[in-house]
Amino acid sequence: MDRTDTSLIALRRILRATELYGRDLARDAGLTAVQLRVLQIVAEKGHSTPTEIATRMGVSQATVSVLIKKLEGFSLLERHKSLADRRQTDLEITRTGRAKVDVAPDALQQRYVAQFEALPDWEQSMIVAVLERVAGMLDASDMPAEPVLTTGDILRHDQPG
Amino acid sequence: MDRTDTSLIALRRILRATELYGRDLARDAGLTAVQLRVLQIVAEKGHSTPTEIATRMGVSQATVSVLIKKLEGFSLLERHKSLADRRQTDLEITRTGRAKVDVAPDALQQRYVAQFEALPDWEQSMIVAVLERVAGMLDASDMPAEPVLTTGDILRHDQPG
DNA sequence: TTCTGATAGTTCAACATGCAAAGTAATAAT
DNA sequence: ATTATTACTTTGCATGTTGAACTATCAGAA
Repeated sequence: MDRTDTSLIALRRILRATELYGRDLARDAGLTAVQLRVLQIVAEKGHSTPTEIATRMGVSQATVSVLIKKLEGFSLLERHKSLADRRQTDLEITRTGRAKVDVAPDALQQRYVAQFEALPDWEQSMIVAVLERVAGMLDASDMPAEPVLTTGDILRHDQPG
Repeated sequence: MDRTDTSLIALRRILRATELYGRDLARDAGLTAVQLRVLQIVAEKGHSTPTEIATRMGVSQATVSVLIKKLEGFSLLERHKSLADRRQTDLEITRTGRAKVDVAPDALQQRYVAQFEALPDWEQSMIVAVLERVAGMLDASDMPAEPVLTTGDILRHDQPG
């Protein structure tokens, strides 16, 4: 097997592991992966808008609208009319929503961070260089990098809400 | 920004670019991303089974069964009883199905392969080593501490002797 | 002011995805 | 022969996704 195949397989393992593990984490929180992702985006800054979420997730506004409705029904988010521009809906995460996000941290964070930080210095540097190289190869369009969630305590409460 | 954040951002760029671009490619072929993925798996060897597809994709057999039915309806796949074990269904890709896969190649393939193969030998080796390392960090549930990479691994990878 | 066009968001119909549970059929084990 | 296991399908139900149609708001032009 040549190196091209080997690297493709490794990439697919990364994609698959992240997807499957993300599903598990969401289920632990009593949410679906997509719902949790919406909540995480709002949680980053504590507030957001449907348009921002749609852009970040790569889905339509219509889709986001439905998801938000659901999360609002769970009392994890609140909708308010924006004062600056009354067309906009300002989304705010609730205390309950914040708790969910803390309980079900980002899949990559949970699996990756601890291991990465345990690596020797030179290896961390190498990984960063390669990942950025590969990311550049894949996302031709220069998109703004997503901000990183701040890592809180990683706790596991296997309790649906 | 520290290296942990940098590497997480790069990883997310990889995940996002692959997902969004995969959706676009599938739509160009008149299929959904999931349907195309099934077709690609069958196309690899020209045939497959529902169980293999379910395992590879990380979904249940029931889900695969529905997808296959759909693809069969489009005349992209054919179902045959396996002769060796009549419980098994042997899936064969049709000429039409093969054409679809050729037109809408794998998202990673299309964006990644040409660029990867243009890289110098040492950089290809480095990428392979890092991607496998990261994949191992993400997809191993038991995590039996694979030996840490050494420069020797990189240099010796894919070399004679 | 009023008109026009653009923007932000929602709703609805229709279809896709995903799974558990129940069922069929064939094989393996005893 | 009987039982258990394996491979797969079907069905019912919840969720995800979008385009199209709609409301509301804003921004600019006449």
